Formats: sequence, C-alpha cells, structure tokens
Amino acid sequence: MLSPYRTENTDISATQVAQANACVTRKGNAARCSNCALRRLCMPTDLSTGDFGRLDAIITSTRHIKKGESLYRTGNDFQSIYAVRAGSFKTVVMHRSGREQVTGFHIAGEPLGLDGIYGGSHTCDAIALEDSSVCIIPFQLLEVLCRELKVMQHHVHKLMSGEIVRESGLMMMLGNMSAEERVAAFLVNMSSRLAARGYSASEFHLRMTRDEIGSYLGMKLETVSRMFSKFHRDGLIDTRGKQVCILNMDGLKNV
Amino acid sequence: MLSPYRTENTDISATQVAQANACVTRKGNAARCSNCALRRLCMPTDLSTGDFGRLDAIITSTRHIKKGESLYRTGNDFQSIYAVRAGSFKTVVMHRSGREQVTGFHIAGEPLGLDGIYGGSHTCDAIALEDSSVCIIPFQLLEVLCRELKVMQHHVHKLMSGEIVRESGLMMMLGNMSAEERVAAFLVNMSSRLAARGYSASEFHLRMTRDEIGSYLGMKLETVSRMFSKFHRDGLIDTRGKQVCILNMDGLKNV
DNA sequence: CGCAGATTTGACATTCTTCAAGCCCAGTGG
DNA sequence: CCACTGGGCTTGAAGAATGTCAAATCTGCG
Repeated sequence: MLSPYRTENTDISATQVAQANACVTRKGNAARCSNCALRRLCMPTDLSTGDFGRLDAIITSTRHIKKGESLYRTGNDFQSIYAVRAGSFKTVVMHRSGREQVTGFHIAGEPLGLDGIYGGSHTCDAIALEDSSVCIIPFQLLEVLCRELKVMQHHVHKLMSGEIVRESGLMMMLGNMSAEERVAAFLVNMSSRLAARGYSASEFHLRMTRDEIGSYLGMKLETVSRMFSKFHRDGLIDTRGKQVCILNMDGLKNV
Repeated sequence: MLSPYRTENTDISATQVAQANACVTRKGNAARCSNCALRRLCMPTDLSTGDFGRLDAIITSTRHIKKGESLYRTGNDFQSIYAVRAGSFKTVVMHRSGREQVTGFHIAGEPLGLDGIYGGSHTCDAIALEDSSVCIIPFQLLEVLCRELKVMQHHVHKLMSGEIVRESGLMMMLGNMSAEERVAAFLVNMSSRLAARGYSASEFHLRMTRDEIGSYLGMKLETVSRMFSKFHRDGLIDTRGKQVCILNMDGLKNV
C-alpha cells in the first residue's frame, strides 16, 4: 500500500540533471544498460526486461574524460554517481598540508562517487588514468527507482557496503602489513579484478605510476620499485615498465 | 504512484526477526526512537510524528553486551544493523595470519554493522569496550521503510556514505601521516565526537587500550605511549592512564 | 631523434619496532 | 583493610624497515 507519508514531489526529469553536466553525450541505442557487456558488474543480475527499461530511462548519458583530467573534484556538488564504462580512474584525498593519498583505483564496471552522498559534495578527486568514459547515474532519479524496485534498492545498498568492505581491507593492509606484503596483495588484487572482466589474470598493463601505487599502499615510489625488483629476483613476476607478468601466483599470494 | 514492479512480498514481522536474536530486550516506552536523546545522531532530523511511529514499530528491541563480548563476529549472518545506545565498541578485521586491525571505534549514536550488507554476512568483529547496549534495526524492515519514506531512504544512504568518507580519512592517516600526527588526529577526533554528544571536549576517558589505539592507527602500543608522553612534555595534554585532558587544542590540531 | 618524466638502484638517514625491565593501578581475596 | 597480582603502561637501548637523496637508465611521445 502506498504510504500517506510519501507525499514529497521527487520528480526531476533525467534531462534536467543531465544538462547540468558539461561534456556529456547522449547514449545511442548501443550504449544502454539493457545490452551492456558490463551489466553483470554494475547492475543487479535479476532485473526483468521491464526493469531494464526503467534503468535505461534514467541512465541516458555518458561522459568522456581524457587522461589526467577529473570526473569530479573535492568540493564539487554531488549530483550523480558514476559507473566506469571504459578506462580507469584513481580517487585521491588531499590533506591540508598538500599531501595526497590515493584511496582507490577504479576500473570498468566499478562505481565512483559514492562518497558525495554523505555531505552533498565530493570529498575526493576522481582522475582518469587513461582516456576513459563513465555512465552518469543521476542519484535523485536512482533513489526514486530504488523506492520502487526492491532489487535495485538492495543492489545500491550492496554497492555502498562493498565500498565499506573494500576500504576496511585496505586499512588492514596499511595498518598491519609490510611493504612487501602490500605490493604482493596489490598485484593479486589487480589480477583478480582484471580476470573478472575477461582479461588475463597473469599479464596486464598497470595504468598508474609507481608513485600512485606507493601513495595507495602507503609507501614511497622507490619502495614499490624495490619490491617489484625483489619479486622479479624471486621469480614471482616479470616487469617491463608498467607491463606486469605474474609467473607464480601462489608464491605471490603467500608473500 | 505505486509501481507495478513493486510486487514482491517483503513482509516479515519485526517479531520474527527479533526472535532470531538472543539476549534481546523488548523496548519499553521510554526506549523509543521518538523520545530518544540520541535521535538527532542516528535518525533524520525532519521526521514527522507519524514517521516516528513507523520507526518505533521497526526498532522494537535492544541488546546488552558486556565488556569484551561481541555484538557480531566475522562470518555471522547479517540480519540487522545497530545503533550504539550506550557504551562503545571496536570493530576488528582479522588477517589469515592472525594479525588484527582495529577499523573503528563506535560510540553512542553511531551505526554498526553496515559491512554485512555487501555479502550477507559480517566481515569484522564488533566487540564492546565497556558494558554497552545497542538498538537492533532489522535491515529488511528498514529497507521496506526506505522504499516508502524518502527522508529515511536518503538518511540510510548518508549513513553508508558517511562510513565510506570516514574510512578514506583513516586511510589518509595510515598512508600519509607520521605516528605523531596520527595520535594527535585521533585525540582531536575523539574530542569532537564526544563534544557532539554533550561531553567535555577537553577531558575524557578513553575506553580502549594503548594496544587498540595502536592497531587502529597502524603503530605499536609503545609508539602510542611515547607520543602521549611527548605531547605531555610539549604541554599539549595531560594523561593519567586512560584519562586524557587536552590542554592546548590548537596545538594538537597543528601537530 | 631527443627530451621529459618515469623507473631503478645505491648509500645513508630517520622513524618506528622489538625486546627488556620496571612501574602503576584496579580488582581480589585473605 | 591491605597486600598481592596481573594487565596495562612507560621508558630505554638496539635493530630493522622504510624514507631520503642522488645518480644513472629507460621509455614513450612529440
């Protein structure tokens, strides 16, 4: 039954929100959630055809970000969350002293921007590590949909909770593990995420610099480099710049 | 308008969920959200009287946890989230090697258990630091309410996003700051959270050990102790065991 | 082809941990 | 009531891990 309390007018059109954003492209038919290859990564698996129609009505635009440019910056008004469509991003929080901390790397199919819900503006910068594109998901419209579709509501809750879990895993690394263990865990983690997207688990191209990896893992770039060298000496990996080949996955997992 | 898609039967009675939990106490009239002193900390500020009625119907029980005992443990089935009613908790994630990382301290009015939504079971242990009690919020019932009450939906999203923001701040500390800076930031943070609850900002009792603080901040207990001693020498604080008095808040903030 | 930025490596400095000893304090039992 | 005890805390000295600085490659891009 429709509750008497639910009387607020929440209707904003998708167009209205999309227009507020620069550099957006209207999605063609090929770019709809209903036939997107990444669907199973960003969206609930058990949506009906009708549900997908409603989703397609909300997620109507994408945005292209060139390497080094930002999707949003600290303090920007929060309007939408994003799903990485192609390419990759880093998220960075800045300390008043000017020091930066990379808080995450985000590849295709992963969400971005959930931090902004809390205070209505973003608390970090999202920077493209290569030429990339995202789907724009107007958050107010998503909230409307979540009030009507139980599976979508639960999915959004899982997305956010997943981010909380991911971060506490990272805190474990930063607080408890040696530089060697952290770099190994980082490589294993990248490998499994890429594998989940159909890429090779053993051979891949890192899009971020040693400095960015170091910031993420709480160490200096020289230390990252030394660990890579050490793993190479131990026969665990091969590296050639940003190209990485994992020779002994179990060995790496057991570091 | 009620959407045709919203047809799933989501009705589980609050009693049913509450009974699944041991050690629960049925709330008396005094213990209802509608007249709880912590209301403004856990709940949206702009609920109508009717809305509070609906909330009271969902949050019908509390649970008491003795010092050292757990509210939930890693792997426990996820059913409910919790709001700390009195006392305090730590959350701890365990590494396979047996090492522990404290991922948070939670005091009155703060949420607990949001990590469990992601995979349907908890990913950390929540341990009481003193005799404590929590309000039990059956998550499935909360989701039902969120589909009907826009303000409640948005509030839950803010809670989760707030947790994400909190954790990225902690990652900044762990990754970028010296032991001295971390301990100073920890004291300032505790002070402001206690002040928000009406306690003194300058004088308080830490409920956790040096070891737990150290785990949280990614350092050894001896280092925590040394930093406390250093701050004392510098005239920033006075300590007497777990009792802390901040003598120079600005000095502490600028460490 | 040549440069600018990224990476690797070495030598040395610093921070934090480890180990060890003693102290303080709250709770307990005689 | 008081001495005892054990956990928690503090402090010192020595050592290990990581950071800092510097120089020599390497690599991709224009």
